[in-house]
Amino acid sequence: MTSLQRVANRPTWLLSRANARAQALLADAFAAEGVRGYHFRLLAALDELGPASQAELARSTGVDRSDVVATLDDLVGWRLARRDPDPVDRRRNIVTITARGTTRLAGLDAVLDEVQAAVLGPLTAGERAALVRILAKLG
Amino acid sequence: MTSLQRVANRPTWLLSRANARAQALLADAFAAEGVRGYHFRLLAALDELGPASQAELARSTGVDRSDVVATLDDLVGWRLARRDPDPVDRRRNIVTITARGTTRLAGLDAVLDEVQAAVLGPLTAGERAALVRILAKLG
DNA sequence: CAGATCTCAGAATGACTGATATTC
DNA sequence: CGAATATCAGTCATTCTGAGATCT
Repeated sequence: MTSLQRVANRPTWLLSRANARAQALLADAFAAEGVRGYHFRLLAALDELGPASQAELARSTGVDRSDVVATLDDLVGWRLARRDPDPVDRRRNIVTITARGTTRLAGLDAVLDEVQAAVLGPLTAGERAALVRILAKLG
Repeated sequence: MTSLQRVANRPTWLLSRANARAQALLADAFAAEGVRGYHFRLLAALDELGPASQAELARSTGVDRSDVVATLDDLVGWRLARRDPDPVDRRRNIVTITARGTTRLAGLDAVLDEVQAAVLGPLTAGERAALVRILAKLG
């Protein structure tokens, strides 16, 4: 992106460049699978949390309530999730991952791991551990 | 954004979260100054490279040629840069940072340093150095 | 009534594409 | 002629806002 001293030497720039590369690789890998990040995040949330309302999904994934709707439209259309009215609270939909969805998630998980390995390729095991530890400290 | 195991434990996610925080702080700090990242990047490039054509600016900053035009419209309007036709190649504009532009750049530079310090606050000096070294290796 | 939920329509942003006129 | 430059118009994906209808 930039080779300017003033910009390129700063930690925040290095961070943004490394992140941009990783995200680009990830987006491409997901696109090759026909999905985007939101699809993965919602599937992962459904797998971890079990059946959940859309509002819960929005809160736990950070995906906007509005985008949860559209993303779920896709997932349901692909039979990776189901959307059923909650019998006890009729404001809610209960969203459930399907068996197909679980399988798909496992595949996407593997894709993510490959990207991860590719991104971290240049680092030693010690550097990877240090990076994770330091980044976690920033969060 | 997310507290899910499957997502939150991955290095690329930590990277993207750390980056998102840093970028948000930076965008806010720049916004408080009435500018955006593009303005800073072009000013920094003009300061480092000296007078340059818009195409050169696009290449050296990674800002799209199309966005260079609009960003320069701002900078010129604010009298932070000048745009003069190149007498020897009439396709080009020669863009030059003004004295005001240099002063402004110094101010924005300080803002960036503050954000940097805030972002890296939780880290020891050794961790900062390690982070920079490791991120540079990823680039 | 206040508050939560789902949905839709649209806006803001950053990054990019295509086309055009001009000049080398 | 092919190539580079500056400009404009418009697209695209991501994220977010506002408002509505429904329900607790």
